[in-house]
Amino acid sequence: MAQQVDTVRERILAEATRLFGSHGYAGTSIQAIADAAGITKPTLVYHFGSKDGLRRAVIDAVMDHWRNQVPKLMVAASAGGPRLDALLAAFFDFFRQDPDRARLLLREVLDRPQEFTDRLRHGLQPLTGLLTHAIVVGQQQGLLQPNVDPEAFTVLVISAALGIVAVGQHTGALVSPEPDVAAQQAELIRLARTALLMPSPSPSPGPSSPPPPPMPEEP
Amino acid sequence: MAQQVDTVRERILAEATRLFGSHGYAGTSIQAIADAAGITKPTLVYHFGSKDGLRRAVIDAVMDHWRNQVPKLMVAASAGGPRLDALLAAFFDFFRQDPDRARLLLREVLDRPQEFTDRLRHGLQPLTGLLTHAIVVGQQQGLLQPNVDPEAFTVLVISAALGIVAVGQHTGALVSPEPDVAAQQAELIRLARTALLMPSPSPSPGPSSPPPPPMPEEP
DNA sequence: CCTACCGATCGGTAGG
DNA sequence: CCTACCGATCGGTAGG
Repeated sequence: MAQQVDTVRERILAEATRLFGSHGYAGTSIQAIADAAGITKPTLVYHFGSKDGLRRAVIDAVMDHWRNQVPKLMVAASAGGPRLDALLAAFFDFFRQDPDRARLLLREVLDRPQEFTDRLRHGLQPLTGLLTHAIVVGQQQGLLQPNVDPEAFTVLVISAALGIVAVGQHTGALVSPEPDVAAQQAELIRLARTALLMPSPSPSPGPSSPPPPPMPEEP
Repeated sequence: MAQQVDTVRERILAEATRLFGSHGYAGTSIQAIADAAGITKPTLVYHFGSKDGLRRAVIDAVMDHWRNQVPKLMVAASAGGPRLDALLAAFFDFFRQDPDRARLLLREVLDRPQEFTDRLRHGLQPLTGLLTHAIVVGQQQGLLQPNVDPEAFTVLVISAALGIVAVGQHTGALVSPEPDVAAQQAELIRLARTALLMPSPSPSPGPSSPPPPPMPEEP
């Protein structure tokens, strides 16, 4: 196996992810990235060809990271029957590990919507398609509410989750001097549950942890 | 009354809003704004002191616009009993008139979170405080679900609405080749309704338009 | 509200 | 992977 870290290339990518995420592409000079990575500017250009080449490499790395991790994550969260709560919570915990990646993606949508559409659609369609299909199946089985719009629901929940991770701490300041990102996360999960699952027919919920109905398995 | 439009200052503000919204602050030169407004660069600087002065003036204008319009909007949407649906739909229609303002605000949160926290909190607290308070009252009256987190719910729905307006067309591309922003809007309203209001006790919904329960009036 | 101009920084190259 | 350097553009000023 290749060694884990700290090649020059990887250091550049790490610093670029952090700086592009917090200050944006146009707001970050390659000089600043080179300084942060402890190299000179021409060295950076040597490795990535141009500033735009570095940007594309950063996005590729983020996409690869997600494409590698998300399936593992879904399997882990689905152990013992896939639960909507566990799946969403696992997603959150995963993204919250580095909000820089979330901010980076949000910025790309704002800065280059056309490229985002063309590029990330192919990369994420398999994932989102799986989710929307699972909703359709669940509806056919009578487990999920029939008036859910599968595609709109999927993009809404993913976007909201990404937004919470990227800027939830700051948007939370709109309602509280001490914003609670975890509360936003919990509330989104509650919203998603309540608006997706059929109303539980049990008139009296259990005292400790009411068992959430399972998500349908994909065929 | 002052005349409606087309002073040089207003043209600069309009073009800056559009360009900052689509390319970001760092990604927009004052030269580009001056060109779009049909003036020279020193003229722009004469009017706003500096690029940062222009940025602050643009944000002030957006905030003023919202502060002026939102109360009218709430009154209009509340005519004949405030309904959650009507209120949310009115908000959407309002913001969708110019997504540039939504993108601008989203970018400010990303670029200058500290300033956003310090500055916009005071400007929007009255509005959000009103909403959270209305939720608390509704819960006490038994009209709203007791497990709603009023603050988290408010910031979540506002953020999601803003996100849909700003980039919904592009994030929608993740699930569909022809993104439907209206469907995302409708789904968010459904999510908010379903997760906020008490489950309707009527076992058979009316055929045409089931009357939505009213939002509680503020005291 | 404009012409003319400035120092600083930008992304990138030559050459080793 | 670095030193030395380039033309272009940046935000901003002088002066009228």
